[in-house]
Amino acid sequence: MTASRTARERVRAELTKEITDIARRQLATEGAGGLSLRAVAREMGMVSSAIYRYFPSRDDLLTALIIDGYNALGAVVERADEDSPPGDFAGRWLAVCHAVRDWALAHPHEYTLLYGSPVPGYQAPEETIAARLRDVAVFGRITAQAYDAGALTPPDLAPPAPAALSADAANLRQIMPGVPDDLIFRGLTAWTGLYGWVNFEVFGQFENTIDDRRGGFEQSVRTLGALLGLKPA
Amino acid sequence: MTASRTARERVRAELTKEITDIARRQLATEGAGGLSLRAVAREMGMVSSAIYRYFPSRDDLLTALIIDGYNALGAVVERADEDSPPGDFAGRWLAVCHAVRDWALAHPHEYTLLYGSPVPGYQAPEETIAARLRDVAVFGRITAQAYDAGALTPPDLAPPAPAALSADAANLRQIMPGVPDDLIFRGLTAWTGLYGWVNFEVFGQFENTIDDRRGGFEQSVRTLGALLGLKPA
DNA sequence: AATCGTCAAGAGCAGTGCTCTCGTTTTTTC
DNA sequence: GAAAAAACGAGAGCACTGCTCTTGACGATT
Repeated sequence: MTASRTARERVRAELTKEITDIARRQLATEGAGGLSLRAVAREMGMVSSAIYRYFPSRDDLLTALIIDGYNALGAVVERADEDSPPGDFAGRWLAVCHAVRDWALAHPHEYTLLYGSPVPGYQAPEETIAARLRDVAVFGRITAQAYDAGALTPPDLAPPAPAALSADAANLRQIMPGVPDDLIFRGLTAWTGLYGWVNFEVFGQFENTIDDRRGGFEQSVRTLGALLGLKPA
Repeated sequence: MTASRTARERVRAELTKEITDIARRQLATEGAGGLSLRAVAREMGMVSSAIYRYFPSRDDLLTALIIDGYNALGAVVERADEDSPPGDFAGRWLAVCHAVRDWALAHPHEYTLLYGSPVPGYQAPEETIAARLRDVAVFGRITAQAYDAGALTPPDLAPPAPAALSADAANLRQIMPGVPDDLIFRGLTAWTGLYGWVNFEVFGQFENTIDDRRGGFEQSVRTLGALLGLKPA
């Protein structure tokens, strides 16, 4: 096994990367629905059928883009978490939230591919799942570490998590080890709240409604953080 | 002006309705992307070009479906609110949340049209905005009435709404009259949290993650209600 | 050097949104 | 009631899509 097998495999890898790069660029300008294999081929000076040597179908190209997207978002989120003081859990939560929002606004179509409505006729294969867990793992880590450190003093809200949910809680505990049921569901609420806002913002639901979106977002995720019991440093 | 002007206008109205009905059915089975004017025409025994006498473009048909969708969801939400005891604000919030979720799960593709990622190349025209306000008006009414009745005792959370957001708050006060800034943003957070969950559920993000989705949802919106200060009756 | 797998090219299929024209039918106008 | 005007369905056609199949050339392996 030489450094890079044959010359053929090297040029193949290069072309594959070039295809995904062009596809990503098209995605950014046209959106997921406007992604056209023929257009990609045209831009590469290839004939359309040649693309199928590299991606057997449009869906396979989509899958590659989705995995890349999850990894890009995951990397940004991990980075934001690592750049924050480890003991400042509220700060980490805030940084991570902003990282998600910033990335989503910078790559709206890629974000849409990940968290928007599913592309019609496209069924996400297994391979996308692992990449998808990268960002939620960061949230879980922050929550679990904060709880471990005794830094979580959640406000007294009305409903504790009912016992019927304990099975799901046990499942989610893989991501937030050691955290009690009630906090797990608060974390889930905070998490869905974060993406709910970003969805609304990326999908244009705040048009003509909210001007200072960054300010509103920060207010919202601060509130959600407080709900979890995170106190600003 | 006779009861229904000319016979032609009557058959025109009927055909228009038949088109939207068939389109809605196609939407339910194929999704927004699979909506095909030609398929609609085929099913009506018409030739494809004839459709354009009724809807000048695919986007116009989409607009009609979107407006119908907002009205259907709005009606369901209004109904859920009216069927609850007016003084039980927490109950009204819960009922309305479930109404949104139930409708979304029953009509996933229509919901996607309203709250999912925008259809590529489609720009929502003015006409959709009015219909879109129907459900948020209900949320605003509940919040404002609850505040008026002194039924809102929000928990002490870390951050009050900063003054920089007062302009947006004033704007949102059209929907929640008389409500102070801080509560307005809590309401906004609760609202985005609700749709964040429903989005995740409809878009399949909870697959293999949460089993008791209705239970988790209820837990989440109860928590969000408590964040607003709604106490269960 | 011969073989065998990989590759780009091209034609072709079935489908799409949309436009234009052409008779026909219905409504409006005189 | 007849003539002009408007609305309508049908059909052909354009440019585009994803995808399949065949053909011929190139390059790596034996």
